[in-house]
Amino acid sequence: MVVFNALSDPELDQLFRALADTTRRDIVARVLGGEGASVSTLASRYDMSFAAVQKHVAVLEGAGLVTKHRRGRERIVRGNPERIARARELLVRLESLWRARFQQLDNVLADPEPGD
Amino acid sequence: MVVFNALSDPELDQLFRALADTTRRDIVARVLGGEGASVSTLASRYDMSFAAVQKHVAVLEGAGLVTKHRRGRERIVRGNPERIARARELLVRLESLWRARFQQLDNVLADPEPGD
DNA sequence: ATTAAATACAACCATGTGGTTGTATATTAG
DNA sequence: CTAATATACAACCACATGGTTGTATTTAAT
Repeated sequence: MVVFNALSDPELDQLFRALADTTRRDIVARVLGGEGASVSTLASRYDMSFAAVQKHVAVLEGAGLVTKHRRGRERIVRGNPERIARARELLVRLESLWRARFQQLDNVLADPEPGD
Repeated sequence: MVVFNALSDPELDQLFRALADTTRRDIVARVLGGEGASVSTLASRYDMSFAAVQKHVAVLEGAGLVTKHRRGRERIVRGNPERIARARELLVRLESLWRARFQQLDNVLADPEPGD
């Protein structure tokens, strides 16, 4: 029995993989929180080469988490919150599986478990 | 009492990386949805070796998404929904960054953007 | 027209990842 | 006891990832 169609979606692999890096999560937070930023502006804030940051942005772009827009010789990176919402939706569904399971056992998490 | 402490960056890296694989997300869904499953029971459902599934479970365990409990010669894998909740929390926060940003600029999305 | 800035892209390297097979250990069954 | 089962773990392989440097291209500034 297939529990979730969405679990086999390779886009989800890409999405979670893109989020599995501190630098990339930080980039996402920056471009969502601000007015967007050029790649070089982003690169100046991290202790790595421009090309490395460029690659991180490319990974985020491939996962659909950010978009790039030309502005003169710069590329402005902006967040795409819809993808974040999609990842959140999946986790909410996973959580609701748990809630359905443990609704009757609300002391499970509070119980200190004797080690085996 | 469950403490709602934030996960460190390396822990978050591990968490998202663990979720960035279809087989592992499926394992999480199975052990959250049911009463837990032995590693060999899980392995029988995937088209890969026992050792491969064993490794996937180890990755999930390292990320704190599942726990293993001995039962005779079996190891029962159970979900740890707390970690899923923490990942969701992060995504909710990322989303709320976006909402705060575009609340005052609700015409931004309406702007026709020349594609590059 | 030159030069500088921002980016793109390729080559390369070290390490990690996802899979395999093989072997060893622990536990249950007979 | 022996045999079968479930797991653990190591070695190995192909490929991806995250970083580097170097070079080319596009755009802006002078």
